Amino acid sequence: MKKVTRKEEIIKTAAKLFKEKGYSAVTMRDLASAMGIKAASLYNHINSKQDILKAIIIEVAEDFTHGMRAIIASEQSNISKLKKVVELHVSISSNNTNGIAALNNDWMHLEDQLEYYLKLRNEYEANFLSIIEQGISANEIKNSNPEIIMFSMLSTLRSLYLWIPKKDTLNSNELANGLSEILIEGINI
Amino acid sequence: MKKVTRKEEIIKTAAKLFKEKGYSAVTMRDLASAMGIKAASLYNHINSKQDILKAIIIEVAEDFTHGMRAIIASEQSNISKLKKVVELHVSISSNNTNGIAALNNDWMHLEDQLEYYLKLRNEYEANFLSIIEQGISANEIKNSNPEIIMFSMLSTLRSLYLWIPKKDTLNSNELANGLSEILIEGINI
DNA sequence: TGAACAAACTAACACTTGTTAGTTTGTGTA
DNA sequence: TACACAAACTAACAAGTGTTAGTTTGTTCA
Repeated sequence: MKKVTRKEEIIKTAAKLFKEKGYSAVTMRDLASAMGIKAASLYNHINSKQDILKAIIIEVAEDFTHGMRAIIASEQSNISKLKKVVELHVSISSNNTNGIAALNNDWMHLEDQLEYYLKLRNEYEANFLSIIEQGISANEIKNSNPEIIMFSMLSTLRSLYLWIPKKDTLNSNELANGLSEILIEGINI
Repeated sequence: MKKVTRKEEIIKTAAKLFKEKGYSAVTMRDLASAMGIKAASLYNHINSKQDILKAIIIEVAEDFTHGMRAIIASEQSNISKLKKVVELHVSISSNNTNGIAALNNDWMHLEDQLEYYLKLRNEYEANFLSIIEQGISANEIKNSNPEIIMFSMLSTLRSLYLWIPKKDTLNSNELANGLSEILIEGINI
């Protein structure tokens, strides 16, 4: 019985516009127009344009952080953990493609919260890398450069937001399984 | 004995700024300041801000198009062609990380040239996909969803511009080989 | 020496930007 | 009926935007 507030509607609309044109190219008048109101009226609900960006990005960043912490804390093989990471990205990306677009493309326009965002991102990447390194030590993963492995997987996962909206025929499970297979087992016969 | 013109210096500087903050967030006064001159002076060399973006993006897009056409026209296995595509991305990305950032993130701000850019991009992706599909038909590539395969590879390759500047210790050959191995053979033992 | 030219400058323009202040409108509740 | 409140409005602001016009400066070379 969640009531969607006007503020949440504005933030959601903003995320959509930010995905299309980027934060800097979207004006408060653009946003107001998409809401069917005047720009000044937005300020009855939000404090500033900055605050909208902050709300969008920090929420997604914290989702990733909490998901990753749970995976790190769990007891399972490192390959299984990587599959869970794929599922985490597919899940968050499916529910919030617009928010992830802002996180990927407009994080540098965070002002007050930039430092906090970078802290979360660094922690996330360090955890990701540690799973790969432990997988190599445990002979679960091929002894390639772990940073190339992480870069390759993370690039794919971070781009899901671009691709999911075009392929709504595929459900999340199929996508997560297909991706895991390709990322882990490769494509050759 | 190539003479670097003032116009080329401006475009190169602009590409660097666009990578850091995005096209819309960079003002002509920012650009002028980075060049050590006044904003109005820029217009002795360039026609408009738009023209700078166009010059940056179209050059890179045509590089990719020509490289892909050569690969498509060549006689070799489809797996070899995919390795050539990886090399193409590593090569272009190494030489022009800033230009690729603009292509990836600011293509939607192309105005006159937007249609042309999209035509090149669609052709590129269609060619990429056809290599994968032919590889599957020829039993060189595992029979997974070809679009997931392309998405996964292309996401990684398009993100190289973010990663190459951080890893200048790795040379291009090592990077291309490492990437090809991971993308094609996967990471499991 | 003087013409040609590249490349900078100052000053200004019309417009757009995010934001504030104060006011009006409609709806549900005491 | 009267009040509170959410949510819209009009009007305006100071600062910043891309760009133009006209001018100055210094170097090259016939």
